[in-house]
Order: sequence, then structure tokens, then C-alpha cells
Amino acid sequence: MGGCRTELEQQILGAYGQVFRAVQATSDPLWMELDLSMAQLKGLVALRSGGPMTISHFAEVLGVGKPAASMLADGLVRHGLADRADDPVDRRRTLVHLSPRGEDLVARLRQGGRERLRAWLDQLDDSDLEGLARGLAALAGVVGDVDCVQVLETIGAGASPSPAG
Amino acid sequence: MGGCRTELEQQILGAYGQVFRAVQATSDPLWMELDLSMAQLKGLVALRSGGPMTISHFAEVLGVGKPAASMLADGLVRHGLADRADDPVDRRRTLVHLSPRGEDLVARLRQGGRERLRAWLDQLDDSDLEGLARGLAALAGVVGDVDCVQVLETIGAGASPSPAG
DNA sequence: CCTATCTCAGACAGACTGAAATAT
DNA sequence: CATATTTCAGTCTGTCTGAGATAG
Repeated sequence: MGGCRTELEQQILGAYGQVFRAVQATSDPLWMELDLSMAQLKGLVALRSGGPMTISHFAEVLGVGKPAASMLADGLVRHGLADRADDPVDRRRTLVHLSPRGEDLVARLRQGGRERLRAWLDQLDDSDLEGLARGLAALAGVVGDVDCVQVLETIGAGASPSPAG
Repeated sequence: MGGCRTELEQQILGAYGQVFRAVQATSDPLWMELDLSMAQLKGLVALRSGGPMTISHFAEVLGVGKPAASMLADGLVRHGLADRADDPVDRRRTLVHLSPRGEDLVARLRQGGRERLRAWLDQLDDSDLEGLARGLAALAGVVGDVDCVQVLETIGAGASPSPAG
């Protein structure tokens, strides 16, 4: 039994696909009712991924011009999914960030609702639940470093954006 | 330690959010490059959720008219994300279903890429990995029933769609 | 003739851009 | 004056619907 870890990993990847497809299926009705354009959805994803950012950076990430990014941010704010805040460092800048509702929406859309997951968890026996808790906690520790870092470089970004004068 | 299960579940839900946000972050660049309309994305999600379905059912699920659903399916097929197949039961009907590429795209978009997950798994110690494998396998068993059932009712659906004659 | 799907034409919404205006 | 953002005008792509055409 030399390749136990590899087998285990393979098994985990398989179960991962199965479980999270099921969890995400919870949010399929939400997808169908969704009244957002693709541009707005991309904006939500970008904001969730990159954290608060300036309009210029927002434009760059989305691959569109600054007017488009500005108008897009506007629409998101009107939908109550994002907010603007003055950049404390430079008051010409505006930082866009997801509102709690925006965070919630993207989380639901991509991760599904947690109620169903909880119900499934209830059906596990004690030692399976413990194993899952242990493994997931360890995994969370490994991936945990991801969430920081980005906000810092976000604010500093936006230098020399346009090569053509 | 009376409420151990509840605590454990709470901990799992927390770790779940953290881990899967990180995993999904791997597909953020894919989101930004995505060249699909919202209608098309919804079509993909509907197809993944509901399995192969007739145009009429597709229209119903998406909440649009049949011509729109037909044209939408057409666009998906042109993109190589879906295929049509004759319904063996009734040859007037066409069944739309995701192509392998379509399946892959939705999976990537919603679940993220697995390569990064695998790399993270490599960093877990043996017993954490075993616990995760055990717990996830058990969970997969619990949710496993979800995938069937739907195809059957899909084909039978489509009766008395319009109340106004 | 009825049903499922597709084609067509026209209406409509939203996104994007370059140029000009505004704020710091 | 320079920079970041916003407003404006115009264009363009893509969706939706209802009516009619085409298969089974």
C-alpha cells in the first residue's frame, strides 16, 4: 500500500465534485431568478476576489474602459450590491466594495445555501463528522493565507495605466 | 461537552466557506475572460441542474418563450457547450444536453479548478487527509441520491403549459 | 389537424467607447 | 496643471415576443 495518499486524494477530489454539485444545486433556483447582466455578475466576482478597489483598477480587472467601470459600479450600488467609499489616502479616488448583500449573493450563487448542507451533516455518524471537521479545519489552515495580501496591493495599484496619451 | 455535534457542524460550515472561497478563487480569471451572455450562462446552469430536457421544458425553466429557448440552445450548440439529440420517445422533440465542454465549463466556473485543491491536499498530514476522505465520502453517500430522479420527470414534463387559450 | 420546434421581423435594453466636464 | 472619476452622445450587440412556416 505505497500510494495511500494518492488514492485518498483521488477519492477526495471525486467526493468533492459530487458533494459540491449537490450543495450548489441548492442555489439553482436563485440563478434562474437572477436579474443581473453578465457585466454586473463579473463585477461582483471581481470585487469578491480582489476586495475594495479603485475605479481604474476595477476597469483594468474587467478589461473595459473607465467610463464603463464607473457606470457598472453605479449599477451595482443602485442594486444595493456594492458601496462606494472615499479613499482615505487620496480623495480623488473612490473605492468600490461589495455590500453585505453583495457578499451574500455571490456566496449563495457560487457556494450554495448552507441550510441544506447542515441537514446533510446531521445525517453523518459521529466519527465521520469528526473526521470531516478535522480534515476541513486543516485544509482551511492551509488555504487560509489567501484572503489577505490583495487589499494592500489593490490600493497601491493603478499607476501608469494608459500607455497612449 | 454536550453539544459536540452542533459545535462540529458549526465549525465545518465555517471551514467550508473559507476553503471553497479559496478553491473558487482559482476560477476567477476564467470568469473575467468569459464571453457568454447571462442568458447563456443561465442555460448552462439549468442544463447542468436538470439534465437533458426538451425545448419546451427548457423555456419553462428559464422563464422565457419557446422561440427564445430554441435560439438560446442554438447559441450554446454553436459554442460547443451543448448538443441536441432526438428524443427516442417522440421524434418531434429535441433533447438539449450539455456537451463535455459545457459540463467542464460550468464545473470550473462553480467549483473551481481541482489542481490547486490537490496541491493543498498535499500539504495536509496523513491523519487530517484520512479524516477528510472519510468525512467527505460519507457526505457524498448522504447527498448521492440527488443526481437521479430528475431526468425522468424532465421528459414527461411539458403538459398544459398555457392556461390562456 | 394537433403538437413540438424553428424562422422571421421588429422592438428594446444594456454595454461600450471617445471626448468633454468636474472634483481634488 | 495633473489625475481620478463621471457625464454625454452615439453605436452596437444580443434578447425577447408573436406570428407564421416546417416536421412528425
